[in-house]
Amino acid sequence: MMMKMPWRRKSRSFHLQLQGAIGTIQSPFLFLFTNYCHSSTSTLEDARFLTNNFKSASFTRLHDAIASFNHVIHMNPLPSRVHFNRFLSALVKMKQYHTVFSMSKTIELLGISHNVYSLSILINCFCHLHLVDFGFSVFGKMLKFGLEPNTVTFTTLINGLCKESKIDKAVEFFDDMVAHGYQPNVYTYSAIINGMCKFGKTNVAIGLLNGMADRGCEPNVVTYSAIIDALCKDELVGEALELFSQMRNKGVSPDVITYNSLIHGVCKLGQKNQALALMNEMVEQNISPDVYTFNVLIDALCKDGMVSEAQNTFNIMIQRGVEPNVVTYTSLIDGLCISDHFKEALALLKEMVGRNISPNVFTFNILIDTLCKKGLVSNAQIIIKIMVQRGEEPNVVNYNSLMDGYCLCKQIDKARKLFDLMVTNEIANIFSYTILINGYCKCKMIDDAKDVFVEMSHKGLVPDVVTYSTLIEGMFQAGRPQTAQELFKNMCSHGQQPNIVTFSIMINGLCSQGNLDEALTLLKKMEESQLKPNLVTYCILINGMCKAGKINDAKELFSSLFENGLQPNVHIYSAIMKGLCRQGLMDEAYKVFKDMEKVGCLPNNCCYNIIIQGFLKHEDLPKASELINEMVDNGFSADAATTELVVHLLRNNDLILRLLKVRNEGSAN
DNA sequence: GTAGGCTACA
Repeated sequence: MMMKMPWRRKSRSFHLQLQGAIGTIQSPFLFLFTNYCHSSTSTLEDARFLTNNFKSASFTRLHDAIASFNHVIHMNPLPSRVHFNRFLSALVKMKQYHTVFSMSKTIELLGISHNVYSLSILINCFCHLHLVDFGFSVFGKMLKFGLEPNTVTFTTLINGLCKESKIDKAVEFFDDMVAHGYQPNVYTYSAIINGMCKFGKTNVAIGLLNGMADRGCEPNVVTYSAIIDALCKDELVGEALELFSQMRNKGVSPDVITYNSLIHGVCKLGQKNQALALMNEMVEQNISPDVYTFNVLIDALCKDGMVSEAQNTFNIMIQRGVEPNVVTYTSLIDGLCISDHFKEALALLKEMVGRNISPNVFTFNILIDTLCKKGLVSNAQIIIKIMVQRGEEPNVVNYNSLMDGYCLCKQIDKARKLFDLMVTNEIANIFSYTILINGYCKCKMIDDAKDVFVEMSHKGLVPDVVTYSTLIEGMFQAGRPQTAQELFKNMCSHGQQPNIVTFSIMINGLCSQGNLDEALTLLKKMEESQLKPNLVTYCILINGMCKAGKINDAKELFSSLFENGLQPNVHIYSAIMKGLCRQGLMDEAYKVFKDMEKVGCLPNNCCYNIIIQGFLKHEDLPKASELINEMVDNGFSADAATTELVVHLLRNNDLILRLLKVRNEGSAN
């Protein structure tokens, strides 16, 4: 039987099936079809460029490498194994693993036999491609040939196991290696420590780090940085900084990667000033920020809606001679989309394509997602088509975003069709299922939602807290509070910890059922599980209490917000004002309305309408018309309910008409 | 010949 090339991608007919559903391509994405590459490369190289998507920077180098290889293999005598190994390891550094395989075969056919080094290189290539099992078969071959593996061989395989999250096997292999008398070096320790960190066992990793010196191996900057990065990712920045200073006290100097992890960590906690301080510190120590440093900072600024600051950082980066890459552009495009500057985002996309930086699945996904959220799902389809055309294979995230887009514009049949295709092609993941469940819930097709939920477990996919929350919310909205509560219990008994969103959905559902008591019990449960209610939870509760006529409880909860260090938003203010208006407590409602402005939370359209409706309902027409004028002056307008009230009052009482007339004449003067 | 860092979907 012929062995299948393990690294060859499975061919898929998915795009062909999908293309039928997608219409013709139109502007404004036409520029994405233009190839800005002004090269005179041959068609073969062009084809490579498109299919393998090589980075242009490494492309020329790879081209040189291939040319020189083709030259050397015709030399007489042939270069030695040592030379070929050096050449292959250069290719590994360029991440050209497949090329290494084919060239290695050629070298073999030329009659040059393998040694430990060449086989270790092959093992490393398999490991980088997440094919550690093939790495082990090469390892077996090595033993069969009577070649003795060394620490590097073991380290490579340990790293390969870690990359595939087989951390237990990695530890086992590590112990085996030690038992056979091989001394692990700092690379071996760093690999296994990093593996543990990635597996969430940072504490075990720290234990290993602390034991290293006694085992005769001093940790270096890579060992420390792996743990510092893990701590930062777990938002334990304080501990990370502590380890950072411990490392420096031991005379190990940080490098750009150490700083990047820390900067990323503090950015995630929203401490951009500390990020800038760290950046200054690194520059003082002659460690230049690189493209990763800037990318982290730019992304943090974008995510915080500070897109113009991000653009400034982008300019500084270019001034410092750091070349932006696809991640830089993608983050900025994301920032512009988040800040609702889609046109600018497209202009930047054009700029990056012009600079010969190819958008990737991330970049395209931001466009797909933004277009879908804007209700422009047909444009999102076009993006998918462009991706296929450009040789960039759309992935599950892209299809999930598109599916969500179909759901958002209520094209549930199209969403289902796409979903079924994804299931057939075995790429559907939990997100796909959750998105479809959400779609069915929003289309009030709750039974279909439930079916998809059941289908999931048949496929061996475990619904997560978001899947449960989505279906629970759907059940409440479909008027099935009983099922919703059963699902909640089910979820807890299946070991899924409800999060703030889940609790909020439950509390909201119970409140709308008029079941305030049970909602409050759940609030207690939530607080017991160390979850602090957020503004959304408070808003739901205040609404619930007001609806239940418990205005005093609502007022009490409203004041407790401040005690918990939370600043109410417009939604909270609207909720409490609505409650006060409902009780006819217009003075208090008006006081809240005025307080909002004082604390810098400007009333929006909704707030004006609530307070105006309150005054109208309680027939304080002078106050109502005063506020109507103020609202209009601030650029807001009456909503349907307010208009209806005014019209209703107009019919029954022409007093308001006269009043409004007087005001209009007054303002005309 | 071996180890560490950046971007997207509910």
